[in-house]
Amino acid sequence: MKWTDLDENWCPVARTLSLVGDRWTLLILRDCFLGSSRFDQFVANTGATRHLISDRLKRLVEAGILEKQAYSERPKRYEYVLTEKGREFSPALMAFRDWGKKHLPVRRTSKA
Amino acid sequence: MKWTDLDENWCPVARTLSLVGDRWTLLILRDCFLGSSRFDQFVANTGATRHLISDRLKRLVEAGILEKQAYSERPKRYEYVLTEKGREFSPALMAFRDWGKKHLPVRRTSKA
DNA sequence: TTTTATAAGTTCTTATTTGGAACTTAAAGC
DNA sequence: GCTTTAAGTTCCAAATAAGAACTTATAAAA
Repeated sequence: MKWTDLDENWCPVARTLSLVGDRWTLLILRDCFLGSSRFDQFVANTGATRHLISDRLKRLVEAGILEKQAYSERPKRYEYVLTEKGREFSPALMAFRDWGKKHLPVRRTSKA
Repeated sequence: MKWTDLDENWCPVARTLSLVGDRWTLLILRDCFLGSSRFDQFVANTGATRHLISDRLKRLVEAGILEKQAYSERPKRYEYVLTEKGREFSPALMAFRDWGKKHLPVRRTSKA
């Protein structure tokens, strides 16, 4: 079964996962909530390849979760900002954060 | 960067994603919350391949999110049930459900 | 006036993961 | 015996991801 076939699934959890349920998308959204908005920030902060970031940003914009906004005319440069639809995803990320804090403590001293 | 390297990331969201942030794992957990516990149920309800279900169940058990319990001695048969750690994941799934209900309504008449 | 730097991607090749179907094992029921 | 059920495993082809280098447009420095 192809993953994208879940987008019309009866279950709203499945539909949500068809959009953001891959490995990097939620990490990009986390980054947005922490204040990132530019391509290279996403690359640096998530650790994903440029290719992946490029692809995932496209999907997120297409889905109306992020919006591409020009922040420089010459050269043309864009940044990605959360839409209302995207901002409403915060409860999910907070739930992930809380669960991780409680159940997956870091063992060794974490470095930045 | 390998995905599993996120397990010691400073960010609790990233650590959580290193465990459940792939395409099928959250769908298996959703199924558990809806009452599934057996291999073939997961296969039927998620649409993932047997191979994937097998792999993801192993990871979830290893992580202490699910527990393997024998429900038949001869032949030996096991089912998978949520641990307390697993049950505490429900706020995240509910957040996904709510977001999906609001922002990803199904277009056509859904079947089953 | 070449050289360097910055930002946002794209392209290329190789490696890893996934999909789909068939096969296995163990026992029960007909 | 033959079929069915449950829980996996195995195999190969196809899709996806990793990593590094390259591109485009412009500004700033040497």
